[in-house]
Amino acid sequence: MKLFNTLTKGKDQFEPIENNMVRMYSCGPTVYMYAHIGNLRTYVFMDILRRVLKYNGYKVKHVMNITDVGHLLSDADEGEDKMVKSAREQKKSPWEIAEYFTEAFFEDVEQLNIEKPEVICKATEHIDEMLEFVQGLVEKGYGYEIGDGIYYDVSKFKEYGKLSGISLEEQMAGARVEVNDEKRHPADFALWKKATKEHIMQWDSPWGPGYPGWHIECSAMGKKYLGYRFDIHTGGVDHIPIHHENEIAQSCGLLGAQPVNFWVHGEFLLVDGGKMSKSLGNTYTIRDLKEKGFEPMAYRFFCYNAHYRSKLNFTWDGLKSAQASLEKLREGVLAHSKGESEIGQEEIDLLKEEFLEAVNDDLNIPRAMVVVWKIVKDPRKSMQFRDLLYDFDRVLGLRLDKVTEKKEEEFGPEIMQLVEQRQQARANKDWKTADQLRDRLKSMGIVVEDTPEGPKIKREE
RNA sequence: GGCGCCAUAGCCAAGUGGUAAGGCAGAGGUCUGCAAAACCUUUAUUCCCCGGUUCAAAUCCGGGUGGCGCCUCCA
Repeated sequence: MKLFNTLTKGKDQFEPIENNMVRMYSCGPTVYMYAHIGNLRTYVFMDILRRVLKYNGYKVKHVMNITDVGHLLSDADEGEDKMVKSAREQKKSPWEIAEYFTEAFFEDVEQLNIEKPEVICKATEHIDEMLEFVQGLVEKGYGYEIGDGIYYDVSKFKEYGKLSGISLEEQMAGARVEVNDEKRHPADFALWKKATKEHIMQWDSPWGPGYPGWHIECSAMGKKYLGYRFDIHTGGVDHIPIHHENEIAQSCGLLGAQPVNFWVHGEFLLVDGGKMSKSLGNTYTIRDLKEKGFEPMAYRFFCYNAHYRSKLNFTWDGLKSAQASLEKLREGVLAHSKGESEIGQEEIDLLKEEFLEAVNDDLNIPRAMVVVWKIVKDPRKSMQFRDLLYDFDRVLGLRLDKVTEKKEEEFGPEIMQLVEQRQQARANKDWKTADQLRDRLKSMGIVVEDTPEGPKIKREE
């Protein structure tokens, strides 16, 4: 399969380091808020990647961190810890905040049918590994101590900026006024911060009580669970310029080599053509979607509208269209389940090949969906087609195998009586009364559709 | 100010040199008392504009215009 590698800026042929095993790391959530649909787009992308790897027969060892400490509000090593801020606002301890939102995150993940990575690791449970990493960097001369913490000396790392393609000099041009003049270089970043007494989350270290910098957790946990060099590292595009650049710097500093073969990044979700922001009130969550009557799965399907490296514009109309498509797709699966046509194996193989080619071309899901629709809309209804769709669903994760016929709902005698009366009126060709009764049922939220087998009653959606 | 991405039908979009996928919405039809559902058919002589390269360009190059993102926490 081919995968776009941010490091080489091209679609490279993917081969794991260790024959059949893919070791992959994904930057996980900072659990101080509910995940919004932009965050979740990235996790859907991450999930597609692991599913495609497995579809290709690889075994996957996938690690995702839960950031429950350490990210500050500003890149200038200033400002408040996000966890602490959220905790104060909600009058809870940072630990309670982390626990609550971690749980909420995995609820979202479950509803979107995102597979859980094999290893889920919390930053707060890996402080020792991080300290060890920082100490190693200090010993090798990449880390230095100043008043408020231990910093990474970017000028010691010649390749700094390779991933984002920005040189330190260029970054300097747009750099803002430097607040910490103890730092050797403005781009130097904190590996470990010294804590004031008031700081709630703090741990002992060789430099006194403190807490980890924002980038060290991924380096330390990646190394612990995946080794010195692993295959894939994923995240959102926003991580390219600082977070992943710093991870590379840290790992290269300590281990002397690039830690990762493939850096793969998911593009942003836009809302109404622009950036999501709290001030615009458009950082929607899965809860918001459900409140408006959409299934979480419709959002997953919505993500298939665009390639993962393209910006995707979220609108409510777009989600509505996705929900409608998803329902049609399920209808198609059901229709094939009842089919008796025989399809030649050769044709099945060709379709499968077409699908595989699309997903193996840098996870081109929009193109893969063309094959899906071709099968769904085939007038020859066949169990073989259904099974093929089930097979594709190993990648798509739409839970197509859970699709069942909507159960004939039981309705109360009052409703059944109205339906009966309407049938009577229709038999008498009293269309006016029949339509009035249908309207009355509709006002009660009941939809009646006439079929050759009699009236079909269902609740309005 | 610096860096970068994008521009394809009403909407979401695939396609990166060989003559415009797919989804949603719309239109027409079959069916129906009507409707709904389902099914069938249909919807871009053209890919923001202007030049250039080529036998051939939505695709490559140059120049515009417009939109967006990053450079500050962010998926």
